[in-house]
Amino acid sequence: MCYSFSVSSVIISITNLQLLKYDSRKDEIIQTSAILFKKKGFSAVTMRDIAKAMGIKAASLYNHINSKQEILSEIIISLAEQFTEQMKSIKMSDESSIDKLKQIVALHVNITSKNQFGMASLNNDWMHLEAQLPYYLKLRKNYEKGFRNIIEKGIDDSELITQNPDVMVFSMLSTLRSLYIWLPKKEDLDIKKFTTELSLVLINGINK
Amino acid sequence: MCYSFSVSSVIISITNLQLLKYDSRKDEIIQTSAILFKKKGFSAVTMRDIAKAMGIKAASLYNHINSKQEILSEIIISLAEQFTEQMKSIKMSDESSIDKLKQIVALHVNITSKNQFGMASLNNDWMHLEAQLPYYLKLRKNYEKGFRNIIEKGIDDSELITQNPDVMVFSMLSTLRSLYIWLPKKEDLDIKKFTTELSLVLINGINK
DNA sequence: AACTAAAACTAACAAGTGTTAGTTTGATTC
DNA sequence: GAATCAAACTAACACTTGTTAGTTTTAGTT
Repeated sequence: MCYSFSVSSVIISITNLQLLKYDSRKDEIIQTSAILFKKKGFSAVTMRDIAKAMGIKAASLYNHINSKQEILSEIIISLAEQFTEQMKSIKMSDESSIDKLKQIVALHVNITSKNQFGMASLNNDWMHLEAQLPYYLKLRKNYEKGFRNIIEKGIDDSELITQNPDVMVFSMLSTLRSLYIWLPKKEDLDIKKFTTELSLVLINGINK
Repeated sequence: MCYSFSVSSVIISITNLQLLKYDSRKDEIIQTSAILFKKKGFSAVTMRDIAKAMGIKAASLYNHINSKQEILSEIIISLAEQFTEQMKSIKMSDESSIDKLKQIVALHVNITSKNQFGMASLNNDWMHLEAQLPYYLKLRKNYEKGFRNIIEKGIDDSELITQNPDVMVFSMLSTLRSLYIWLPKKEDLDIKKFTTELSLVLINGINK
């Protein structure tokens, strides 16, 4: 009696562990795919690669997803929507432009530290989205516009130097977009400390 | 007599025009491929795509190149070697650390403005190099080390702020590596002016 | 013990992949 | 005008691609 109960509870706990790591089998496919997409890019990864990484056959994937495209869309669009949503609340906050920029830095560090693989797809494989491509481009354009508006207001308010805002957006945003390459290289990274250091370098430069 | 001469000279001048744009048919394949690689990535571009863009059949490409891999290698390695070579002469120069950093900015702007397509492959498709991959990684590691040394010397000499050099290298280098995305968007760009503006933002920041 | 539903499987498809072999073309040279 | 040679061509190869159809296994519920 006691023995049978014990075995049953082990099985339940394994199931729970899996559910701690993945919401569903579909989610597991998406996260596994993201790891492979980062390593080789979307086009170079085959459905058989993804299946092998999960210990199943390629055809079995289609019990959970409808196409390879769909995997990519799920990865990219959910991230893009997170950025859009949080940019909205940063825009609406009544802080200084510099503090808003610091919040944007924190936003990128946070999302990237939690989604290092997905961020690679967002940066490198968005052009393979097909049906969802126009929607993605809309979100991206809006995000960049929000960024640009904050910089322009900072210039108007004499918080920032009078310089070409395009160059400033470009410089900051390309650093933030590259975080997915650098964050994983630093083990035991103190996220809070890193965010502060990066904000300092991006806003005040490196000149003494 | 005069007519026949005229026709002949037209043919010669067309040939010369082609030789002005491309060193050889092989070079034309490489440059055409780079354009396609930038748009879709190495893996998503087929030999038939490349051939179609040149108005020939895929099999004809093999009169000039040995493999798809070779095209990628030619694009990436020649650029990586340009960076390596010029980094060497910047390192050896006896300027201040800040002036060396300005020279690095100019180096990236110059090479990228002349090779916007190839730079996309250098950034995104290096992992598909195979045989040449170890050599490429060696060049890249060396380049980053050179960059880091300049920053560290700048900190030691109190030219630069006392901050984590990793963060400073990361921030500058990821902006410079993203130039291939931004430079083509700006038509009629004054390269010299842009280099100055970018150096200012990267070194002195955007804070007033 | 029988039933159910999720999720694995095998087998196969049509289309596309890089590449090779052998042939034809078309301009230049002797 | 014949010979030459680079560079195009056609046809095909062996293999890989994403995906579908139909079947079996597995685990939980009645």
